[in-house]
Amino acid sequence: MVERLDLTFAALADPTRRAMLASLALGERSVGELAAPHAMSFAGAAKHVGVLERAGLVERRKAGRQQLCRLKAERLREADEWLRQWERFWLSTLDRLEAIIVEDQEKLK
Amino acid sequence: MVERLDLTFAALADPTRRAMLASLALGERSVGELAAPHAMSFAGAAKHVGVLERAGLVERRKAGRQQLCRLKAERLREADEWLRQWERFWLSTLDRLEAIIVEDQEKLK
DNA sequence: GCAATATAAAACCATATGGTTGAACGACTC
DNA sequence: GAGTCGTTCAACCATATGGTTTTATATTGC
Repeated sequence: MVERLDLTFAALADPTRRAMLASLALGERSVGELAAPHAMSFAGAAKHVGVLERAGLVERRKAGRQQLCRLKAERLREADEWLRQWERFWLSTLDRLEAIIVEDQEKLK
Repeated sequence: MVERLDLTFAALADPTRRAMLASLALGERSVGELAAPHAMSFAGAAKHVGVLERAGLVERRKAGRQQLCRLKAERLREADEWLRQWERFWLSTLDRLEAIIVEDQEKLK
């Protein structure tokens, strides 16, 4: 699971790959469709698809001469679960912030 | 914000750094305290602290000859918000799984 | 069978990353 | 003032990453 988180977070640390995931959120996409919007060679974009696949975020199936990809959310859920460990920290920070704002408003009265 | 997510996810893609964050969840830690548990040189571990700081996940303050670090959760919250976009995907996957399980149980009756 | 399409695969390049060691520096202790 | 502690910084190394171009391989349509 540790290595899985490594791969997941590393895969998410690139805007091209996050955009590909956003596209896959709308439905299945071929490798070509995933690559098209990005200002780089097809081979370069296809490498990003490979990274997403090795991280377990995407599944491929052959469809004629195309390769259709679809989102696999399980690893995203794992990453989200890990991140939510810290929820209480940002909540408490917001609470403190709110306290300060309320205090300031009191002073204005 | 795009580059911020890059930095955040990249910082999280390493088990040493995630362990350091877990340690910081318990309270302030000096760089030395953060480094100690890890089987690497002090300088190597200090580099990881630097990565966390540049990603905005950690704040430092000087305290005598020590450098005390504390968790800054805001960027973690941003990353979590981004991940939650996909919540419906893993929820629907779990729903389907549950449907299958219920179906199997029906068959056993 | 031939040409075009969709993709994979290989070789290559520049830069980033994760690690090391060793030197330097400011802050305490004596 | 000397030594030690906590830390930074610089130089270095190996490997990974993000990109390129070129070549190869199925698959489809004519």
